[in-house]
Amino acid sequence: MTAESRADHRPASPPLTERQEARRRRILNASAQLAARGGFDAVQMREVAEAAGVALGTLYRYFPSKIHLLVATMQDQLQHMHTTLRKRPPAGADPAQRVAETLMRAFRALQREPQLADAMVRALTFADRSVSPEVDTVSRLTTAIILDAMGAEHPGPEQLSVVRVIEHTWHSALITWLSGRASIAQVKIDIETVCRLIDLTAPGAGAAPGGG
Amino acid sequence: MTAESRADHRPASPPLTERQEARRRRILNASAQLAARGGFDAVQMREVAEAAGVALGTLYRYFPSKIHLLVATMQDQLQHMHTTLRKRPPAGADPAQRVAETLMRAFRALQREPQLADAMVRALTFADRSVSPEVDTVSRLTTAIILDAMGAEHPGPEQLSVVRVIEHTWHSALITWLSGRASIAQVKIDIETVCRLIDLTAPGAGAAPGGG
DNA sequence: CGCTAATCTAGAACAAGTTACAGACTTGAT
DNA sequence: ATCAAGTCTGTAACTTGTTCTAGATTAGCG
Repeated sequence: MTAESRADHRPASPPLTERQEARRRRILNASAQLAARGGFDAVQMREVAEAAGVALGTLYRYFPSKIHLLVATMQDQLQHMHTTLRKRPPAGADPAQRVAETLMRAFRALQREPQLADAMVRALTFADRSVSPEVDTVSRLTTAIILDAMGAEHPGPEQLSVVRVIEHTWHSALITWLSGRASIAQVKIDIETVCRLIDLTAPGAGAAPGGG
Repeated sequence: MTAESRADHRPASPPLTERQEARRRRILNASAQLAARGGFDAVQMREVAEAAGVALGTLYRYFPSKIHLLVATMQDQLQHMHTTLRKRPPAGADPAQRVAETLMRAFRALQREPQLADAMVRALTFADRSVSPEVDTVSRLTTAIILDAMGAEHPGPEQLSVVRVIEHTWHSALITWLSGRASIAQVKIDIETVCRLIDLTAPGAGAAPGGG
């Protein structure tokens, strides 16, 4: 049983030197900046490399594909958002309200950089098995954000299912909005609709909060 | 009910000649076949063209991009599935059960050709604005299938929201399964979970007919 | 049949993701 | 300081989606 480390984005292989960490940061920043300008298509590996001041081969050493790069960018942004959200938690009375409020807040943040959101979400849903670990990390981050908003410290299996469904709705609604097939109002309705599921699994209804 | 009278994918410009219709069919078949073999990556435009016995330029005249082609392929398959489902409607007592059963049936159909499913779903979620009309057609088809299963002929806005959320869950759950991040059991749970929303919005008066 | 416009074919060319490689630079150990 | 191993750079090549072009074929029409 290998003692898996806790917050594990990197496979823990070599502890990056300072200059390497800096390179990584430059690459992620360049990626986010290009994405914010022109979306998925504008994130061209040659341009990212140039903007970050590294050689193309180096870029590929750090991120083995464009998808990996953009998913890592999303990880980065999500972490940022999670921190921000924790500073000002949602104020709603019941969990469903708080989750809906949180997601809509996140949604408005994405609205400010729709092209960046487009690039990240497209990469996320286009990712194949080779990116599973990274996508999974993003998923766990999202789950953490939702559970935070619910105030569920020890979620039961039912609650986890509900959270998964909320995540599904969140991602898919985002996609339909990004591709211009749904309005913001509609996304809001969908989010609020799915959040009603939370009330169905209020503690006591099916999952006893004891133990664990 | 004529199958083609209602299906408005093409901008209706020129009514295709017989040979053109045949070409289109050959292309779609080639696409589905290649996709079934090796998924999204195996659908290479040159290969599709060759397998369909048309020139590359012709392929692009019929389908302006690989994404368009695969979304059209999905349309095709969905239509087929819709027909099949109508022949043997789900038998559940209440709408939620019937929808869950229908979706799981569709899911098992996709399971039989996971690579094809991968190609189609990846294309669908990767599609950008230029493919909106086609993606919308697929979305309407899915909606029709779900409404059929619900038995809702005149759905209210609430019901439509619920159906949208179910669709979101369906697509996103499919993706997580296809990329190996969720098991079939988990997908089933998610589908059943989201279908509980249906009971919350029983059509105006009361619960499902035949109550029990 | 012969004409014209549209369509189709074959193939080259271009764009961007990805890979490969030779040589310069860092890093760490001695 | 020196050496070995690993990393980074610059650049070319390869792959596959997409576009373009010139000539052959087809469809509709007199």
